[in-house]
Amino acid sequence: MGNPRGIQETIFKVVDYDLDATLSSGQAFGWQREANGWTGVVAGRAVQLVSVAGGIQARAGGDAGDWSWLRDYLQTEVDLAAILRTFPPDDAHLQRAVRECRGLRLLRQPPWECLAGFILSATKQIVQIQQIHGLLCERYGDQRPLPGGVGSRFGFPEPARVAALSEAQLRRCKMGFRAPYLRAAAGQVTAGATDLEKIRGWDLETARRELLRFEGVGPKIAECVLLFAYGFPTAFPVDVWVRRSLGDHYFNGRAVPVQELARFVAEHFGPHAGYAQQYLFHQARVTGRKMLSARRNEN
DNA sequence: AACCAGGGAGCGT
DNA sequence: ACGCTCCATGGT
Repeated sequence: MGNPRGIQETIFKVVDYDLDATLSSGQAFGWQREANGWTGVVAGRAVQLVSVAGGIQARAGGDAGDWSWLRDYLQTEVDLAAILRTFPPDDAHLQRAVRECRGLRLLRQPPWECLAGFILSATKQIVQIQQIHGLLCERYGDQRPLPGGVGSRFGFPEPARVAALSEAQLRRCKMGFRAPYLRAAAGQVTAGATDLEKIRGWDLETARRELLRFEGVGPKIAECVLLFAYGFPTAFPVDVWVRRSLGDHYFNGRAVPVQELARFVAEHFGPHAGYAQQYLFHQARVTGRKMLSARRNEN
């Protein structure tokens, strides 16, 4: 039921949802911070999101239907308090991260865009991943009108579109050595060699093995897709920040082998370890940056 | 100006 | 099963 101007608007009622933290926390790379809120493309529709009292105001260009596509993406129905209650209560470090990152959430992203985004993420800073993601969208994605006729945004190109690009075209999007990986993944999906939708119903181990078949996808990137796209609650990506955070606070600063780390994570963080991971990651990144700038100010 | 970034493949031991 | 090196590119 579109109104005459074709603008659709709704408010998702939700408490403890920090939109800024969530959309900038390195789980999704396609969101742009605006003067008032955020814009991006979800499920083929350009969207504006604004934090308002009691929830999130959303506007979409085109027909928004029943908004389930965006509700699912934002995971506004998730009972965050119930998840936080499953965290180990005596873990001072994690509890501090929860306090300092109040309202940080996990999104539920479309598998292809998530997989592609994290193939591009290898040894890249988040701002750079966003830049590469943006170039891909601008050059090869579909243009979608923003609500109210105030411009447009570009969605992430479908697998078939990416598969049809040359390695040189991809490299021009500044992804460097990741270009052949992304191209091969797009081809693998387009050819039907891997069905990203089917994985949704699989158990964690089987899903993980399937994702590891992609070239350029190792343990870390697989965990990201398992957590951010498929919502496996115990998926636990360990990147440099999380590794530092875990080593510093649970192993006395010792360098810990991956296997040992995995065992600790599985027994310590509980049924929503993935959420715990996101709090540790975000907290480490924020305080880590603070420490760097403090060090700079000494000179 | 060196060092690092939400890593992984390919090699050697 | 580990330990290295290389892989582009840009930020700090």
